[in-house]
Amino acid sequence: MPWEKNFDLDDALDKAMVVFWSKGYNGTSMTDLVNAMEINKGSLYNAFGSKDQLFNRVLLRYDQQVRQKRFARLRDVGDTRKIIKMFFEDMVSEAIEDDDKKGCFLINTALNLPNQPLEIQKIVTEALIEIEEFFMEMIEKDQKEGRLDKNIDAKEKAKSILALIVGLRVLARGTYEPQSLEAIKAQAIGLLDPQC
Amino acid sequence: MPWEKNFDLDDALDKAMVVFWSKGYNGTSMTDLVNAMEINKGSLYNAFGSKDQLFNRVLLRYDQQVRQKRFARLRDVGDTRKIIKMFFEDMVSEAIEDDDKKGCFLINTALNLPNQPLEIQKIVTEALIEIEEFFMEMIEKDQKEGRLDKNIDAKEKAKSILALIVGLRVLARGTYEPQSLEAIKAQAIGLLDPQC
DNA sequence: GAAGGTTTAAACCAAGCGGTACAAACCATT
DNA sequence: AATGGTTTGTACCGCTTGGTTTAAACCTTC
Repeated sequence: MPWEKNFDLDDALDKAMVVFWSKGYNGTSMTDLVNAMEINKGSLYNAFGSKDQLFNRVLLRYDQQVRQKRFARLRDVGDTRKIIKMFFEDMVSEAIEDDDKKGCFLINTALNLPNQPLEIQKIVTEALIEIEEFFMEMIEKDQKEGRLDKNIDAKEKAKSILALIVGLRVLARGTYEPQSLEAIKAQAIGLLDPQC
Repeated sequence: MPWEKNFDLDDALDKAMVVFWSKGYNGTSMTDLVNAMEINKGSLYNAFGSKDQLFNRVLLRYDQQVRQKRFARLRDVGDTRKIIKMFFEDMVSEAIEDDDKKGCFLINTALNLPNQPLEIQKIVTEALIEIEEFFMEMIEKDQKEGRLDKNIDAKEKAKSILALIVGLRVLARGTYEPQSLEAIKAQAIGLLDPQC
């Protein structure tokens, strides 16, 4: 009967995630991965197949473990303004705390989308659509329950919020002045105010 | 006496620009460049030194030829709302027309900023700061001349506009639905409306 | 404790990378 | 036409890339 692996698959994936996340696909070599994952090449290929497959799996894992869980948590908050406030505050503090300035793995990948294989394109595109739909649903719910003006175009506002999220995450990878990120946050929060 | 080169330097730089612009630094090989520039390796290294130096020079060229010229043109328009409208309309039509979905070379590079040499970081950072300052100045001028409410925080609005620009450019590299880009454009134009 | 199958570690591979060397081709001057 | 310095094209370099092979180490079952 087979012998069990003596390293933890999920743990290895998490370590690989950090590398791909901060360096991108092209910027990451198999040597980088082997070092970070603390397993050797043989095991890596045996367990994950290839660099592409590993990237794919790791991106999917980020989508599920980080993004989907985060939005599930936010959904429970209810009020859209509060959600926006919490989400943007999280992003700002993440940006300030992370010395590697990794930003968001999905958005980092989104910038290179035209050069990525179709499967990757699909993961990223669907994630972005889900973010947009999430905000649209939240706004519509608030409108139905009287917390928000019904004249607001929910879809358009959701798209704008997504654009601000992307903008913040990209700018945060550069010379992040907290002050700039705060300005974007303020703009996002004010987005739902009347006549806006 | 020396013999003159029989290829045009600027022309070669423009051809190199397209490659770096759409594939990024890591995604571009010297072979890609040699093919695109239609000169051979010897001439390339003789004329430009190295891959890094070429990238540097090409990015600087983009900054001067594309970005600075564009904003000089916009400055003449005067009214900030009109400027925003024109600029975002330009970006949207560029995004729709460009089959390569190259986006903006500076913003593409901005996403990888932490992994770039200092010199590159400087070019990108200064460009972003100049964009922000441009909008801030335009808003302040409009306020001074009575076209815009003086309660508006010019700096904060300028930062928000930059974030929307970045967001649009990144999202436009993905599955660009013109409708989404239009929503972002509308948001940017409405940014200066009262109580916003 | 021998068998059977799996995982590990390390050596190894072809191909492509960025970059260089050098002789031939070239043009302006003499 | 011969000279001198430059540019060009090509062959070549060492190194790293992503990926494979192989044999020893390993655990489980009988």
